[in-house]
Amino acid sequence: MLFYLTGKVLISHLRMEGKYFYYLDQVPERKHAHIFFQFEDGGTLVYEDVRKFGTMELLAPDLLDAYFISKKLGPEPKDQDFDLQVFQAALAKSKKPIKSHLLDQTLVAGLGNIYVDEVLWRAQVHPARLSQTLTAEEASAIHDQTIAVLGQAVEKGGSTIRTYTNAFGEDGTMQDFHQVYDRTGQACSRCGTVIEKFQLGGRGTHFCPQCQRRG
DNA sequence: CAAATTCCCTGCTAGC
DNA sequence: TGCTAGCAGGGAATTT
Repeated sequence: MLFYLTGKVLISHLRMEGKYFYYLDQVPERKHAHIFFQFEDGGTLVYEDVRKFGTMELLAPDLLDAYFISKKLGPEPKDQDFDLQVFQAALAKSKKPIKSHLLDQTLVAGLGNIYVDEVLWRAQVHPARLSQTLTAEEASAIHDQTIAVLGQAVEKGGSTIRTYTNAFGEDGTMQDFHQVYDRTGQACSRCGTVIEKFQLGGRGTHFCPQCQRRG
């Protein structure tokens, strides 16, 4: 989230549980309120973050482009930005497990641990498959499902797993559409096989051992 | 150089 | 009942 201030830009990354609330007048006492922006008209914008994982950076506007370049942030998960050829070429050069590679934000922006598991289930690709071993068809499926899953997640207002809400305090509903995340021990909706979970790159990883073969 | 691992923070849950 | 250990997650820092 970018705030264009007078002479500076404030970059605020909410991570999983950062939230902003705006109060016209009285600001309620809240345990996890950390940052208060007071406006001249009496309103207050409050940043809350239960686990203090969010980050904020203040920099000069002319450094903004360089900032994003240094992060090596990939394209937006949209058809017009996320180029399949570029994606396939990058995968062909990498020995990383596909899940770890999708999570690092360089191929495409926006995939976190929940949605990467959902994308790989939909594309029927095992999370530990090495990037360079994927077929053109598999890469294409991952590309298409990334756009589909993130598009749907935005439409549903995100996934409320713990405390996530939007700025109006409303829960998202994307969790109702999860096929593998947090469904360990339950039947795969496609084939009935029991969903399993293991650690990959330090992340809990959910998958269907029948639909997503190691190959 | 690329890939793997560690760490940050707090709240919740499982196990004793 | 109350305690602790383990887990969750994005990404920077550190190690392999």
